[in-house]
Amino acid sequence: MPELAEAEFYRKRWHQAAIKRRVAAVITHDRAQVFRGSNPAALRRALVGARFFGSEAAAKQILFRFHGPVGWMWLGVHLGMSGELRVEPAGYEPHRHDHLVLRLTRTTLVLSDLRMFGRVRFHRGTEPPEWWTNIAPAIHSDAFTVDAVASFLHRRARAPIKAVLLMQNRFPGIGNWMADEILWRAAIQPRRLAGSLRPAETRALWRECRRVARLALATIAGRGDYLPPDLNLHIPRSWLFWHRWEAGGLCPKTKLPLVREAVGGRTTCWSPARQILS
DNA sequence: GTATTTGTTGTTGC
DNA sequence: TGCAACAACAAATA
Repeated sequence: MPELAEAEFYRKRWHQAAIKRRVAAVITHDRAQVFRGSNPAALRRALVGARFFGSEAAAKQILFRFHGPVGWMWLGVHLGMSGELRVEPAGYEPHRHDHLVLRLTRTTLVLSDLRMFGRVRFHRGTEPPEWWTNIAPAIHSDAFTVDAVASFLHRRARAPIKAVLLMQNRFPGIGNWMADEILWRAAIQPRRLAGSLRPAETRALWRECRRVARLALATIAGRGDYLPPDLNLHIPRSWLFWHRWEAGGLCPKTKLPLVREAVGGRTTCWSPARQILS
């Protein structure tokens, strides 16, 4: 599930349940692939007795900050294709796909991931780790300029624009559905080669990246302290989002049929009446 | 049994 | 060398 706004949704869900709370116990599914490259036993030892001191989301990743008997530590979560963060009652019994469970006094934080393309990272120290600080500048930041997009498209000139939008080192947090949403709004055909976009199209792409990122954050992750009860609950029907998987789905703008084909190795949905290959 | 899935990485080949 | 394409990872569902 998790792209940009979903990562923020899940971050906020754990944050609101756990801020300033102490971790009483940690359960890990040690052989789960989500721990590849990290040491779940060391993570358990360090987190027990630690207090939840804050969190951030960037791109598709989430960083939780703790302080405990061993000092400051950072828990990084990438939710992959099917990961989610839940809040369950105290005494919750972990299920098969619950790979990391933090027991607080009144609640239980659960990371579950069916397909295990997600990843849990752990770092001890006063400064955030490089796997966090190396994430590309956010789409809504000042560093995400139209010139930066244009030069990236120039370097990836022979790849379909759809595939380029999925590259995290320039478009952090954009995933399959956001990429389709952006191209549909910008009226650009997903198979167009990145190097073939005219300046006005590059500008439209840049603008819709920022707009979709901002709107997705507002509707999926809420504003201020507000956390929507369900993921995607507030996404308007006028978005491509709701129609892209429907059999016989129609373009919300033209009311003409949508098309689904693999582009850049991913299933891609677009509106041929609106997104013309030229 | 086959094909599908909102992601990333390593390998291959141009 | 740089870049593009693709398989692989894993598990459930249609």
